[in-house]
This record gives sequence, structure tokens and C-alpha cells, in this order.
Amino acid sequence: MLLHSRPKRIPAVLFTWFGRGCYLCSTCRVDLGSHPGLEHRIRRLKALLGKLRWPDISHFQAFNQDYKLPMHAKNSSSECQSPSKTQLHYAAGFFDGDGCVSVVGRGVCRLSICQSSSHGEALLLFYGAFGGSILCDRGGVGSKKPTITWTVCGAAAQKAATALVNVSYAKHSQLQIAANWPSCKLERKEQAAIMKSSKRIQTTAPLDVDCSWAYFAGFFDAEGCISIVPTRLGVGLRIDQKHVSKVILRQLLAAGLLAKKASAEVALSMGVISHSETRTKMAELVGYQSRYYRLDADGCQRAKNILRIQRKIWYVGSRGRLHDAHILQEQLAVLKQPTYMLNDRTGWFHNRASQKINVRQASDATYFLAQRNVEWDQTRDKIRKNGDNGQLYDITEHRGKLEDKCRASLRERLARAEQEGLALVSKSYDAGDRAGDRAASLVAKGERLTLAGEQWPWTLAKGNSNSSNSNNNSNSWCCSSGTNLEQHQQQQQQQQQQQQQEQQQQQQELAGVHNLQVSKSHNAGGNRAAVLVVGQHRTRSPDSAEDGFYSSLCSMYHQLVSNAGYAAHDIVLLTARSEMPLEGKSECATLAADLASKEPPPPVSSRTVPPWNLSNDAVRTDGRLVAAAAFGKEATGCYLLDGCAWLLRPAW
DNA sequence: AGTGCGAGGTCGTAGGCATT
DNA sequence: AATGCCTACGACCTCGCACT
Repeated sequence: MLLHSRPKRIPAVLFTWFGRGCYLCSTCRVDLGSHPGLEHRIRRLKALLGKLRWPDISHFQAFNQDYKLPMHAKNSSSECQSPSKTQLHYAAGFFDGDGCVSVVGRGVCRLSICQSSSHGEALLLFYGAFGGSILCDRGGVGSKKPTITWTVCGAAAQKAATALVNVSYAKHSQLQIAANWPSCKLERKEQAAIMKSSKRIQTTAPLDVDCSWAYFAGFFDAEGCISIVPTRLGVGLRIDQKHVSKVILRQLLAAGLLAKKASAEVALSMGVISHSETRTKMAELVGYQSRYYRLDADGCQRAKNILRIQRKIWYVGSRGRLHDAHILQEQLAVLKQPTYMLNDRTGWFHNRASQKINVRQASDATYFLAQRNVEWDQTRDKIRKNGDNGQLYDITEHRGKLEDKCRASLRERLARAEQEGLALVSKSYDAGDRAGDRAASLVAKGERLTLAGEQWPWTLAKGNSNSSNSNNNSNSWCCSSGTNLEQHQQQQQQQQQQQQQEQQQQQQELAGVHNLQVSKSHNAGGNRAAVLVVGQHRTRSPDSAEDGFYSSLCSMYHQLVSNAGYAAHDIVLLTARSEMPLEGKSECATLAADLASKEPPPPVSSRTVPPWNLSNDAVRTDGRLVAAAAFGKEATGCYLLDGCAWLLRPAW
């Protein structure tokens, strides 16, 4: 285990520069975006830190003593003290954690372990027991300490491997090869190839192992982590390792693991079944925490790719290969585009804060509108009476949670919006923030938004606007998002920034963002419309949550038609992603076909969205899916939240 | 054959946050 | 308080080459 202290995210010295105005705490990071000067200083300090090399080390530390480097190889095995059984188990555990078996040069087998120069205790044990050398590995740079390595080659390596092989699990096969290292050159070549391939193949630990506490101590020394989290009182122990973790799990099962037995068995089955399948099974066994944040298989792969590129960027950047870093940044930007992030939790994560605001706004809006309509209770009762298996969300249960100031703010904004005739659109992540920002900028100029498209149902294709007034490409942008009036005011104050943003947004749109297509129109008017926006799920095998979502969506549609007095053409079903239309979603496919068979809607010119929209408050229902509702002036609203429909029908 | 050393790429460590 | 997920980045693994 490398014991290193994680660097503070922001150097303390920087803290003092800002005095009382800036503070650090574990639960509140400084928003660097609001402190461009600070960000700049940090960047410069990091760059400087990356160039600062530690002085060359002549000693390493172990047991509070200094030991001179290098410690050269012992020539005679008689100089080595043969390790006790406990020491051997410890050594095997440590080697399983941090050891490395490799073939160098023209077929020399070598064992090595690399450690921080300030923690050479384990290396001394290996040195004393098996000979070899302890050498300087890497010099320290910045916050990276110098490292030292224990290495043993040739016959001594063979002897060490022979001693360790019988108590090693994770590197058993490699040590086996090293222990039987041939003298024939051809055979060595062959064994080297076998060893190389054995490192690539995920091996499973033997079933009949009996790991001792000494082994576990060694392994934990190498791979374990002891942490005391600032916000928790307990001591955290953690081991993440694919091989030995399974050995330990088996030991725990044999010792009578009960509550987590099923989880342990699922974890042990990984390898027999796929990684994603294991994750899915495991998710069913754990609690509901983060239920809506878990990545599906595609999301895992995407996250992996993003991570890989991020690390590469860091790596090439740290070596001054700025051009390579720039290319990688572009790749990363593509991967992080909403089109590709579609269901990725990462995107959700980034936008979580604004989502929460949206949900609150949605609550406020619903409550506010409910207050305005004396028929609400009657309508709700009617809906509840005819509801579909309790799918309807009882908003009255949530009234108590609403905050007065939010309601007041909402009323004020609504009044102002109505007075100014502006559309109020708030953000939703999945349907395209950037396009939403573009929409917001037009809204800020006094444009009004209408739904585009004349074909029914309005399932729109990428770059293929169905809008009757979409001859101008500038009309072919997506929108289920936007801004609120405060943002509008800010934008008016910062027109220059807005123009720059618009340019960027246009570029981003060209990069392939496409969700809903709406068009500019000054023909504001009309009365009511309900828009169900379906954020398509990209995975090939939708999970039960998705099925539940589509089920709710269909239920909501039927509620609208059956109980809320909508005509079929009042309901607009839109897929947010044209590349994955409704095929495969049997219920929605049926619904889409059903809609297609209904009477066509009136021409788009008479189907404008009312003068103001009370947001397209979009709510992710399972971290992947979006439902949105457009409100008319005489307010018809519908939400999907956690798979339940919020349905609101005031008098009109 | 054995040793020393540098470097590419992987993944472990540790803190943060949201939910239950 | 427990849990489960995230991210950043730095400590490892692993490999290869030059030298003794």
C-alpha cells in the first residue's frame, strides 16, 4: 500500500490570499468558475509543481531508520534468512498485491516490487528473505514521492518464486512459471509468451485456498486502504482487487456470511457471467440508494472511455505534449456531447443541481396552478377515481413541502412573463442544454416558440425539420430547455457574452445535437397542448425501470385522452432521439401507431404554444429518461416523476 | 546472465455528494 | 450513519533497452 497524502484540492496558501471571502470546507468546494484569478493561480502552481523535481535520494526509510541506497544483490543464498511461515504468508500476500513477475532482456526472469521510498519495510523483508537488490526506482516530482524497488533476477528469482508460489493466489500462475524457469533459451521464450498471456487473461483464484491472517496482512499492506472520512466517525477499510477479494469473500462465506451472502455469491460469479450482468444482479440486491444513477453496460463502457481519455490527457499534458492533449480534448468533448452521453449518469451528475431546481419549479408550478383553479380537487378526485393502478401522483401530499418564497417567486415571474409575453423555459439536461440555451437566447429577444412539424406523430429526424417554416436552418434547432426570466435579464445585461455563446451553440448544434425541433414564431396564441417528450434509452436491453417508464408514459397518455378531455391531436409524442425511435419499445410503438392512426392535427400555424410556457420542466425518471410537459396559458400540465404521472387539468 | 534505469499505461487512493 | 456512486491524479505494474 502506498501511503500518500492526497493533495488538497486548493493549496492552503491560496486560501489566505482571498481572506474571509473564500473558504474551504469538505462539503463546499470553491467554485473556481467564479474565481478566474484563483483558477489561473492554481493552474500555474500546478504547472510549477509538475516541474519541481525532488533531490536525488541516497537513502530510503523503513522502521524509522534510514537505509542506504542501493542495497546490492546478495550473492550467496546463505546470507538470506529463511522466512518463518508467517513471514512467508505475509510476503505472498504482499507480492499478490504489489509484486510483479516479468521477463527481461534475453529471457531473464525477474521479480520486483515498487514502493514509496518512505515505506521500505516490506522491501526489507523481501531483501532479507530472498536476496536481490533494493534500488532507486524513480525520482520524486511535485507531489509524487521518490520510489524504490526490490528486484531479484535469475536463480534467486526462481528460488523466491518457489517459496512464494504455494501461498500465492493472485500471481500463482506467474510465480509457477518463474519457479520452473527453464534454462533452455527456446523454452524461456515460450514460457515468457505464456506468462505474458497469463497477465492478460482474467484468472480466478483457486477454490480450495485457505488464506491466513498473515497473508491477509500482507495483502492489505499492499492493496488495502485505511481511511477516516472527515464526515464520518468510523474507520474505513477498503480493498479493491479482482483476485484476492474473491478469496476473502469465499472465506467469509465459509465462515457464515448471512446478510450479504447473496451479494457475495453474485460477486463471485463475475467472470462466469459478464461484468454488466453481475452489476445488474448486484443492483437488485443492494438498497435503492443511487438507483437512478447507476450506469448501464453502455454507460460503463462510455465512462471507461471517458476516463481513459482523461488520464491520457493528464499524462500527455504533464509531458508537455500539448498538441496530443488538444486532440484528446476534442475526442473527450465528442464523448461528452449530450448526443453520446444520452443516458450517461455523468451527464446527469453534472446537471443534477439544475435538475433539482427544475423539480422544485415543477412542484411550485403545479401547486400554483392548482391554487388558481377551483376545479382542481374535483378534477383530481375524478382522475384518482379513474386512475390507472395508483399511477397518478397525489400532489396534495407534497403541498406541505413547497416553499413560500418559491411560490412567490414563481408568481412574480409568471406575472412578469405574462406581461412581457415572453416564454419561460427552464432547463432540462437530456433534451439538450446547449440547444436550450440557444432557445433561451431567442426567447430573450422576445421570440416565441411553437412546436414544429406537420407530420403525425411528430417523431423528428436528425437534421430533417418537419417545420413548415423551417426553410431557414436557423429554425431547425432543438428545444426542450431554455432559461428563466432572471437569466433573460442577465442575458440582456451581458449581450456580448450572449453573442459568443450563441456562436458556440451554433457550432455545437452543427456537431450533431438534435432533440426536439421547434421553430420561431410570432403567431403566439392557441389554447392547449400536451407534449410528452421521450428520452430514448440507448441500451439494447432495457431494464425494468425503463419498461416502467414507458408503461407510465402510455398510462399518462390514456389519462389525458380518457379523463382530461384531450383530443388525440392535442397530444404530441416526440422522441428526443431520432436515431433510436420507438421500435423495440412495444408499448410505445403501439402508442405511436395508435397516434398515427388518429386524426391529423390542425396546421402548425394554429397550433402554436401559448404566449408563455411555464417551462418544459423535464424530470429524469430513472437517471436516463425524460418526460416533459408544456403548459398552455390556461395551464394544462403533466409530469412524469419517478415513474408516476402528475396530471393537472384546470378549468378552461 | 544480471543489473540499472526510464517510460507507457493502468488502476488504486481518497475526497465529495446524494440518497436512504 | 450507512451506502454507493462519482472524479482527480498519482502510485504503481510492466516492459524494454543499455550497460556491466
